[in-house]
Amino acid sequence: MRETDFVSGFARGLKVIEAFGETTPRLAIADVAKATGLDRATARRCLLTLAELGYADYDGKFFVLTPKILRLGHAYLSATPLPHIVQPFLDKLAEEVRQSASASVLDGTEVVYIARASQKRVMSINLMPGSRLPAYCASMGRVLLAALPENESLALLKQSNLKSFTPRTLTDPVRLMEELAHVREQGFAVIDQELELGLCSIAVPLENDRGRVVAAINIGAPAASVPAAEMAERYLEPLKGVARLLKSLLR
Amino acid sequence: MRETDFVSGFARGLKVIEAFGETTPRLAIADVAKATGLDRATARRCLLTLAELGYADYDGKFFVLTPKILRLGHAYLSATPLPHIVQPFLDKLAEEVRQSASASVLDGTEVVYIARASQKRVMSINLMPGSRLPAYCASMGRVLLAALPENESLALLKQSNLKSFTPRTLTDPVRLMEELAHVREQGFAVIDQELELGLCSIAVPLENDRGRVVAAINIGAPAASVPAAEMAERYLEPLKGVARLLKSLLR
DNA sequence: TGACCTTTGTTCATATATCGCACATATTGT
DNA sequence: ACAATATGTGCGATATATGAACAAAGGTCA
Repeated sequence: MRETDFVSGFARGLKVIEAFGETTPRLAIADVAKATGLDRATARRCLLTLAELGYADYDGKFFVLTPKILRLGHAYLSATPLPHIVQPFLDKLAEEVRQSASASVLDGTEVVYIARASQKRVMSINLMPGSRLPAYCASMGRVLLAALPENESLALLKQSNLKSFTPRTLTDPVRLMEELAHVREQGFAVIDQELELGLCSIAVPLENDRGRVVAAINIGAPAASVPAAEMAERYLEPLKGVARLLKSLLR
Repeated sequence: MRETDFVSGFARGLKVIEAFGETTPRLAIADVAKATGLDRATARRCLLTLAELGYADYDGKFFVLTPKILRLGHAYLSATPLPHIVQPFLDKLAEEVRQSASASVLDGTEVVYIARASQKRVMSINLMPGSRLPAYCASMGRVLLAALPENESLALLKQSNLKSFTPRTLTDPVRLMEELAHVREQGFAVIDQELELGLCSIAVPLENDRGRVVAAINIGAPAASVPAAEMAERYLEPLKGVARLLKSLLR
């Protein structure tokens, strides 16, 4: 790609949108400039553009994103076949095992939920399509990382901010790589309260018709009702069953 | 705002993202140019920029959005307090009445789901945060339109593509305005299979602490198990109860 | 209170990058 | 093989980014 095939004004604008986050819903111009590394004048122009187009509100001091911004992400969720294909299978699965079932793909060091059938909320975190979790300590993340060539998964682990969410969280890259090898071997991953105390989950990869791993599905359950040791014997077959059914439907 | 406070490259790029939709997941350069009205060269530069940044994949012919694009919408969902505040109330409500409960806001002529607690799927459409429905024939849409000044709601109806989803769909603007007056009067809206045969729903507005309507919540139920006439007597009080509790929490 | 300092927002001139056109090339379908 | 359609590229005209200078708001302390 040539230098001139890149619209930096567009790239800067996208950076500005991403500056808004969980902890920073209301941003002044200077905040955005700091968060994005853009010049204050440039940040201001991007923000005013967002406001002009109705993607943000501006009260003269702070900018706030409007729901119109959801059109952008929705373009993916509605346009991509995967979420639509997977959803009914998750619904059936969730009802069958009476636990939440989800599907996700990898985006950098994070898993991104693309579909979900929630039975009953067991996590303090509220997950929905578009939600993100660090891959290294999520069951679907382990499965997706395990599907990558070793050098790539190692690179992603190194990029990750490996912190302990609970006393059980694995954070040593070496131990994590061993665990990924184990996951690859056995074809599924179990997480025992590494992300949140009281929550266990089990995930399997979803392969497309050519055998490439394109996503992962999981079942989450309260540790109190389903000890980690029982996750596999209860849920592995239902998960594998869905993966088998989906294999021919995905490309 | 001055002319120079607008970054048209950014605006063009956003248009390109929105060109991807339900029926058009894979777009070639010329498709995007046609859909957006942009010059081919410009569309190409925007698309290559998206690909370069990892928001899209390019196989040399077609562009497809990647899950990274969800970061943009997620910036809103995670940054805006409303979805987080409302979610637990929806969960409780859905469990209590054993039906799906949702919350939405208005974006132009559409309602946008910002939170949802699904009990069991009764609709053929799969709704999730970010999903959109035409306001004129959705219960939350009626409530949100009714909360606007008459000239604004009329303007939105005129902008809407008023089509019949089912034989029961109201499409006459005059009848719709009468219905909105009725909804405003009684403080809730009931939809009886106007969007999809077999689906009824009832919605109430969510006011903030200053009395401004900031969103709507609804309960959807299969017409077979809950006739439209019974929607109000069964679900109006639970919905009103949630609205009352939330009033002091919203601003 | 008021003088001073700091932070934030806005404006401007100019160097730089992007747009859109026209043309060249490649791909597709018949 | 040809027409039709789609994609790639060079260039002048136009739009945008930059960084410094200015203005305004907010905070601090005597």
